Amino acid sequence: MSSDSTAEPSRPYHHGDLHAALLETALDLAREGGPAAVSLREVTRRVGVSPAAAYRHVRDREALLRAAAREVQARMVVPMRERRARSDGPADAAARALDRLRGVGLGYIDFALAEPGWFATALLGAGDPPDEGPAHAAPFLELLAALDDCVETGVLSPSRRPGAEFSCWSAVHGCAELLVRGPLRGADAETVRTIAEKVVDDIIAGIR
Amino acid sequence: MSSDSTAEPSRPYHHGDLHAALLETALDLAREGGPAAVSLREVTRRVGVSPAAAYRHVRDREALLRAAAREVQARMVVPMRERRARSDGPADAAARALDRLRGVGLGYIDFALAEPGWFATALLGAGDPPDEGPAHAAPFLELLAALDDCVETGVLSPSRRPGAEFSCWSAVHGCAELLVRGPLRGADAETVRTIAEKVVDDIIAGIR
DNA sequence: ACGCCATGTGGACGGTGTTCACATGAGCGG
DNA sequence: CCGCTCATGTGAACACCGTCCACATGGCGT
Repeated sequence: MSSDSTAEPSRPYHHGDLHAALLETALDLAREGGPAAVSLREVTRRVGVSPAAAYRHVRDREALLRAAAREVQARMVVPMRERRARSDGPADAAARALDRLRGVGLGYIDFALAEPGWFATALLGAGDPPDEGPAHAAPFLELLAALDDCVETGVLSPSRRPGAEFSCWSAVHGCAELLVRGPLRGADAETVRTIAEKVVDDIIAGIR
Repeated sequence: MSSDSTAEPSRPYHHGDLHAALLETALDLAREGGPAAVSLREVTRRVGVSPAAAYRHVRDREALLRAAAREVQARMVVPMRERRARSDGPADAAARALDRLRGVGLGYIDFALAEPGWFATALLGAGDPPDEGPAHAAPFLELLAALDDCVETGVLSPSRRPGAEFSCWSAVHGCAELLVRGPLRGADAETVRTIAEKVVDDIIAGIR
């Protein structure tokens, strides 16, 4: 009788940490179905709590979505770093910096392809309120670091550094959207790979 | 007074062309408020007809949105062509081709900035069903033509032509999203202009 | 032990998309 | 000119959504 949804025998009358549970469930829903699939009612239903309970921990559906977006952004950099760790780097520092920049771009696109629902959610991260600074989403920081690395190793001239992050982010993000929701959605894997690599290589060539 | 579109005292018992009226109203709503603001009930309310009436002319809300998206795409190229017509082009053919390519990119971004609601709607254009070919949205065609022009005038090597459209579209579309919904939303006009021009110039440099 | 107050509940309101049986009238065949 | 037909529009209904309210509950500090 007392068996509840989360399989805990002693039902937490006051559910230990509802905020975390809501966020996690929102992430589950967003993963398959994107932000549109995240309804406060469905989230609370899955957690096993009344819809109104959510409002003790979250201002609105929008706020929950923004929190999920920030979490997705954080998770987005994980594969990027794994890729960098895996990369066999015996080459010189310059080549490594370039490869790192390439890896950030391809990692971004790969994430979008592997997790389209999450990717669509990630953009809602920056809230209109003075949430946080300008743009310190995790993937963006990764890009900044890779670009700075390029400058340090002489791959990128310091005079061409300013604004390069916007060009790179634009190309890579635009490519991801093109492949995930745009006219190229559903293309075969090989085509996708070819295009992704070309876009990344083209923009890197362009900013140098 | 008598012949009109919407405000005729003699109420059209069967409303001459509901489909067109729905589409136009959907465009109005999308213009301010984006796709989320397009509700079938509000559309029908504004047209002065019952909600169910819409279903005689449109499969779903989704279908109406897709129709609106296609219309927006068509309207998007108008400013692009005006810009090209305005451009004083005494320079040689090569410089003109390059300027045309630049104009397509900047026109795309300008449209996104001038009509963010419509821009957000435009992406829903390609339906999952084999709606139409791969990607013949009007702005994309404009880009293809500009690129071909570059090849013809020798600005772009034919060997570098394949796939260039994807790189360009990615950079420009990504930039538009960056400026409209992304972390740079709300930046001052000068910054916006600087970034837009840099992104366009960088990607053009990259594909050459 | 008691009471405060954060937390969770049930119900309500107004909004949405969508479908149904039904009404209406425009245009056509006779 | 009449009457039938069928596309078009209606009203009500269903299921869902976000959100707020007055109220219940019980964990925890005093």
